[in-house]
Amino acid sequence: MPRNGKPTRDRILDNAQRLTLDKGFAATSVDEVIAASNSSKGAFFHHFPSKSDLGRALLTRYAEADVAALVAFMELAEATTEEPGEQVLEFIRLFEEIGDDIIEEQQSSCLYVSFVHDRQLTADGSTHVIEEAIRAWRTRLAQKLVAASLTRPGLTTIDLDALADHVFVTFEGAFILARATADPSAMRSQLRILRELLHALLGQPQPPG
Amino acid sequence: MPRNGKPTRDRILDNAQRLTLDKGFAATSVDEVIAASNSSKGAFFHHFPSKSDLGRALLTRYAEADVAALVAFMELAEATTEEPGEQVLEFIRLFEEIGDDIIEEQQSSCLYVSFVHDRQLTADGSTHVIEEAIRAWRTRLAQKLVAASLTRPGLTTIDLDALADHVFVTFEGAFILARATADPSAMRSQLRILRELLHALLGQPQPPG
DNA sequence: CGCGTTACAGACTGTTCGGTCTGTTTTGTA
DNA sequence: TACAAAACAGACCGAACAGTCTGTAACGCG
Repeated sequence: MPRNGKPTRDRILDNAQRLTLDKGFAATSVDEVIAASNSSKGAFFHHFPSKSDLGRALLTRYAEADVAALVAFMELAEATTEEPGEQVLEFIRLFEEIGDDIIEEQQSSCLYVSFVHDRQLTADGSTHVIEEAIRAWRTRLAQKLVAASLTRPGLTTIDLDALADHVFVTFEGAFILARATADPSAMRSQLRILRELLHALLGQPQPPG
Repeated sequence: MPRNGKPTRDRILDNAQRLTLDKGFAATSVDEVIAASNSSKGAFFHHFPSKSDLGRALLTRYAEADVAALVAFMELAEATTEEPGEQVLEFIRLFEEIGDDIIEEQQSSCLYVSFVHDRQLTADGSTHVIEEAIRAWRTRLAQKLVAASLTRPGLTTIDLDALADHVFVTFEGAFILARATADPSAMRSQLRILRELLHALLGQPQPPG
């Protein structure tokens, strides 16, 4: 089915994502997407019944990649150390390492930001996938924090779900900081700060007894 | 000049801000703003030569209020305690207290988010006011952190500018979390987490010597 | 090779958009 | 009260928009 290298549908999705990350979904016109992906009206509306359907497809694909990264990096962290507190710190350190690439690839932006402001997509339940992705991050991290809290007295008085969410919050906030100040290193430095803050809160693990 | 209660220009700005916070600037049409503020095409383009000029006015007004809040709350914190580390913690606690109101007033959103994605406004230097606001937060907080670092050994190895920026990052990230999960308490709980993280990092102040 | 189906191409359409223009009312001031 | 300037009202305009329609080329498969 693909005429050249990549299937048309994928080319449309790739270029639509690029344009949306750059200037937002509402400000990106269908004609622009078509032009950028060397496609046509016919091809576009063959693959996507409406612009909203493109949005849904974009968001779904993006959220899947997001959760996949969460899982992959957590497994890497688990392979590095056994102690759950250390795993969380290592998890953040891994993202810190690729912070600059994330910013470059995503043009200092996150698709979630565009779509939580889209009326159409929030009206039907399309933005639910964002909630699911957030919940995935929260669940996975909170589980580690609960395990860590058994040997880390500093965690016992803390809302561990909120603390888990703070990782997501740091990502989203850092995207905005990076974009607003045109500073690509913001993601890396904010993840580093998050790791240092967490390190201080975790403290030294206490032997049982 | 005002026919009824509030001047037309202010009514336009208020309603434009409401609509922009709700669904983004690009997705908010001039006609909508006019209808919401019971105004007319003539009135609108009398006060604002173009939609971009409305955007600039919105952004400027918003950033001014933002920096004003920074200054006001920092002064309150300074009135509560003399020690700079404690001042930072109290500063965050003050915002934590009104976290729910912030979310409600601003519909779980921040104008900065809409405008960092606007091509037109970023092309000319209009989004520079965002940078200035961010710098104001960074400067004011970093100054406190530097002072605090004299008696707080936990701060000596930390990038204090990045740590100062993390407050802004937490705000922006919390807005997105609150919007995406439809949870108005997210701002409050994230500010609380930030305060607890900072508290752990600051540690106990050491007497000189 | 025949043929239905999928994948495209691009002219076209109705609507909405930002912005203009002409005219009317209100207001500050002398 | 006269009058210029500011504040508004709303019909109007061309461009851009999302989406449609008709037609054609390529493929899968018997």
